[in-house]
Amino acid sequence: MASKIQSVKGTREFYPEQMFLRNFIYEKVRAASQAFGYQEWDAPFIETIDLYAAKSGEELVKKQSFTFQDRGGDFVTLRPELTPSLARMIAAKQGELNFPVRWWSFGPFWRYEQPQKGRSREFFQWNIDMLGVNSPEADAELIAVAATFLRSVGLNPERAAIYVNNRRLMDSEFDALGIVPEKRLDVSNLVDRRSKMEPSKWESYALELGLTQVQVDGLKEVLGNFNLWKKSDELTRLFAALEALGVKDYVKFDPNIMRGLLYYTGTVFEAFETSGSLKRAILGGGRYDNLLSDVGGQPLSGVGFAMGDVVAGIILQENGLVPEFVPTSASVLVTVFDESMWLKSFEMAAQLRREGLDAMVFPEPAKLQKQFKFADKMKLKIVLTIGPDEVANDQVAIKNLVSGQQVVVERGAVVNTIKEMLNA
RNA sequence: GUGCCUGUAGCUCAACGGCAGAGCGCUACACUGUGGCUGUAGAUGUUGAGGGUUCGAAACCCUUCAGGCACCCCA
Repeated sequence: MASKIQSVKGTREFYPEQMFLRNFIYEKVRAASQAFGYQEWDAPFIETIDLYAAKSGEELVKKQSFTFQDRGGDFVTLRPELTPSLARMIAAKQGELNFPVRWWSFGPFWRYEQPQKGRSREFFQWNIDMLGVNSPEADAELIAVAATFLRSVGLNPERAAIYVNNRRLMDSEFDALGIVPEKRLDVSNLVDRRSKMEPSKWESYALELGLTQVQVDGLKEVLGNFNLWKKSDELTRLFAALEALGVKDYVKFDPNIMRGLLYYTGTVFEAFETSGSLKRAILGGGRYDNLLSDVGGQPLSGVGFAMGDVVAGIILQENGLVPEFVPTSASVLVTVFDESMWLKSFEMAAQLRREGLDAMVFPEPAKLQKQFKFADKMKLKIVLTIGPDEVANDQVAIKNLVSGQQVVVERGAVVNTIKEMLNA
């Protein structure tokens, strides 16, 4: 129902079940990052708008950022991306960092966009970068990190693929077609749109942009040539490294992968789910040069990628790859028989916790039926009952909700009995 | 920022301009010391919000909010 005060459009509310999914993604992200030795880091969530004005696209800064004046009159921006902050932080300690720097981060970002499937105004993003090495082998490592993540969540190569291209290769192909550098942005845009448009419409659009028919035909030939990578030394080395890293089954060359022109200068890549119910990339990245030129650092090359939690989460759910939701860490519920037994139950629960068992006590002496029902819905495995009969004999009734069996044991044997049931 | 579609019970959805309903879930009881399964009974509600047309609006019109699809963009 509509509440009086709604959440801000495009923001996310994480009920425990959604939080479980977010944490699942976070854990897999961390595992993949750490498997390659990357260090976790983070940057401020709010930055001055100037940080983005320098390097980010105009669209991003002017139209799609959450920017407002703080109480002192300065313009601040909720971070729409992490790379500018990375550049500043690297530049600030460029002389003392131990290169190559391998850093990863997972945190919130905001972009003022039209919310729709796979896209919200508030999202979490995994960023991972290697800085200070410029080689196809370093590019291969980042692609291997991405592949490791995909594999770890169960998206095997039949379900997901990483498509790779190279900016320098495409530039030389564009040169060969006589496409002048000033037209590159348009042509890059054109390539991005090809999969979304009817072939005939795409072609007339290309002609509208000022390409000649010969150039359009040449472009189509380039974009249809999946052996083009053999002309690129960088890609040849990249694929050799990917094979050695054991992830080549995930990777395909695709000359249609361009990505926005903002940072990328060499290898670029994007991962998609192959069934394609969502046409959005799961993750994307590539090699960039001159990362630090606008924040006062020495030239530095890097490679990295980013993955949003929204698309990744949808794809995991649609593929049935999210583990069953576990509502609580507790495996034991201690019921409260009646008011006179209340503190006995508290003492029992405290003892369980001292012995390393997560335990809940029902917060009031309700009917046992209600307490058991609560335990069942919360997927608790064990329910303890301490009633007058048990107290009289210094015993505790232990019911295993999975098997339905109940046993009554001496108080001193409770912890071991529970542990046996949980390990069975 | 643009275009199209949608909004009804907690959830999924019905209802020709004429009494707002079903399934699931929920509550109670069968079962006053025990969940699931079953049976019986019961309660669902500002039809997203605001205004208009009409004897009469969930339905038609306008505004607005939210969601979806596409454009734009994807840093």
